[in-house]
Amino acid sequence: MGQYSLKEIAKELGVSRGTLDRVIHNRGGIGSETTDRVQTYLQSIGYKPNRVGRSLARMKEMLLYVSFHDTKNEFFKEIQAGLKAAENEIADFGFKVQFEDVSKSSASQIKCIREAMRNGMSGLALSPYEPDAAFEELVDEIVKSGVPVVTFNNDVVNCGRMAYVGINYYTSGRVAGEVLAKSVKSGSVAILRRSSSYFQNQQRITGFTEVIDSFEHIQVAGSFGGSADYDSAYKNTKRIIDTVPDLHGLLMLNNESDIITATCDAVSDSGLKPFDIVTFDLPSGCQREISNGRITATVCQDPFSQGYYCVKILFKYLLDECRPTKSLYSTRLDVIYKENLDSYNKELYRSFF
Amino acid sequence: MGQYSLKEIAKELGVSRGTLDRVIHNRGGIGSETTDRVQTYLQSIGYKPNRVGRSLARMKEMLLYVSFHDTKNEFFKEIQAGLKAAENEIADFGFKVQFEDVSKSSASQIKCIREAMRNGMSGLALSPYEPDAAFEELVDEIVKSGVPVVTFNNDVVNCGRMAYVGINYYTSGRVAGEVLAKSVKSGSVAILRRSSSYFQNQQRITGFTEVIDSFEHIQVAGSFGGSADYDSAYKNTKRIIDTVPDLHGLLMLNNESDIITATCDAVSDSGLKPFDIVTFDLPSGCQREISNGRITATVCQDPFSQGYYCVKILFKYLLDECRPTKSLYSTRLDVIYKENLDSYNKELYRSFF
DNA sequence: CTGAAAGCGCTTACAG
DNA sequence: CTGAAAGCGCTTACAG
Repeated sequence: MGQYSLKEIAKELGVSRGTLDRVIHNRGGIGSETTDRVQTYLQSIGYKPNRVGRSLARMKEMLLYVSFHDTKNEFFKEIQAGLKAAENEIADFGFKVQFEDVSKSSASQIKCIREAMRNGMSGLALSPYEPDAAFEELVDEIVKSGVPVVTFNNDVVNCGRMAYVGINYYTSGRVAGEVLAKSVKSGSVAILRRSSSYFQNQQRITGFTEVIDSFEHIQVAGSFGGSADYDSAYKNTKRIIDTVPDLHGLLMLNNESDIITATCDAVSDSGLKPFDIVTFDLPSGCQREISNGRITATVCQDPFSQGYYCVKILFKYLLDECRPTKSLYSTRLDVIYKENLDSYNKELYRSFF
Repeated sequence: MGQYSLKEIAKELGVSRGTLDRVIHNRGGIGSETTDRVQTYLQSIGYKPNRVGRSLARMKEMLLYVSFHDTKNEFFKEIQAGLKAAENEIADFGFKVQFEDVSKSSASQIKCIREAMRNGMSGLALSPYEPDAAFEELVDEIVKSGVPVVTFNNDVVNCGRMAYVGINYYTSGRVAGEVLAKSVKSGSVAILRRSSSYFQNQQRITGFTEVIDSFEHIQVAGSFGGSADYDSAYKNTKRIIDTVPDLHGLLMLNNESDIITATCDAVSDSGLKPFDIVTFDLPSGCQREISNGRITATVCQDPFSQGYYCVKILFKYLLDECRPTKSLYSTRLDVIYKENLDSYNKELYRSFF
């Protein structure tokens, strides 16, 4: 199968397979001379351990613990699909993926992670509620205990996490800017903020505004406070339309179903045409309005890959003892219109793998 | 690890593991009573074979043969990356992926495939030069001999191939139409055909035209013959610009580097503004002009997944004995602009997996 | 029609 | 510091 097996190598070198194993994994307790001889030989033949043999022999079950906040969010379903796909792939190697619905606060999330540590986890995939100092400390503590940590969707920067899988929010704002600038013939565009304002949203607004400013035919009329329910969102949008002259486009940072419907309704009712709305991500509300033609396009961040690759990175590290070559793994920024929407819904992994 | 092992089940049922193996794989030669008893029990406990054990025990190396024409094409590099990624994943299970650079004719491609058959292949991934009757017959013959066939990028419809992985070319034309319609404020757009006209291109043109026709602010001025080199492409484009009144957009079906440069040069030199060009796929010429801002966007067909998933489907069938649930697997139709170009170049699999 | 044994490539105790 | 044996979950001849 694979090139050389330990059995063959052991025979060739006149040592036991146990010795080879100890050298390969730096388990210590082997004379420096033997160690050298073995290492040199392994190098020279380019020995690659067979993962199948390795995982069959290793009796220990590996638990990867995934901590994400706000798991009822539709967005998480996609991440979960990625996690599941990865788990499927690695289950035969003795790996399990477990995630917990963590309520909305840094403190409760940290509590759950500590609990998981106590129960014994082999790796942690983390999307922090808020990437503050408390998380930095926690991650460093976990890493120090020998457990690898990968962040996804939302990074924790100043700590020993092995890698981050997710997008650059500033860039996603830029993409949205380009899409809207391409669609709006002339006039002004407005930004609808979220009610709560995360750092991520601020980055998106910055990127978006920079790009719009680089075009001459349109300008940003300003950014407007978010709304929490249908009625206030409808009124809010109406008011913006009445206030801002020559308005032909909208960037929506809030993509909750109600808010999207309200905003689209208000725009429709105003009779303003042409009018382009660009959103982020792809919850069902977005999909519906893209199909309707009331939303022009959405900028999606490939959540599937965020779930999939954070698990795969941990897996590769734990099974192959191989660290990722980069610490930042950017997922795709997909621009989804009416005509290519379907091609995203039909993505391969959902149906078979 | 996995729930139940054959060892445990054999003990429980009072039969040997060999018998279990024979029942599980329908190898025959087991009494109907025993067969029933075993099957019922396996069902009741939801037995799932462990792939790791299976592939370690199976001594036979599995060879997946990939047949693609025009493998020097840049597009193939991406497909190849997908093939390699899949091979990496399945190598430990005893699978090899081999592909051959087949020269440009149906006959020579078929000859190579027959050669591979004789040498013994476990599965075939095929992108036919031209999906004609000769390929239909060949595929049926191969399938009849017990070797599964998956088509990718270019389908062979009337035959026993297990699945097709690739895009619907008509839909990709529609996506290009939507993108161009969104970008061009008003006036007409033209189609630049390829010199040789494949069925795929015709489908793209149909989809594109349908979408453009559905918008009122623009119309298709016509489709113009392809050019083979820089000079003729430059002149050709110049001529179109001079001939077609109010031209503000171009759909390019030919994405060879020279042709792209020539066309963009001609448009730049004409001073026409605003002007939008939309292309297909993402060869380096396209990337460069998207970065330049001379090409607005390209519609890409996710070639990586085409390579990756056609191998994975064969693998899953051969190892898990599990047929795909669908026969058509559509890959994504990505719309790539300047701002999200980078996010496609940085895709995860290239750097680590 | 069915069983017992050997083996795939590794790791894990145990022994010395 | 090193070796020999057992075992992970399967499949493959071989034997009867």
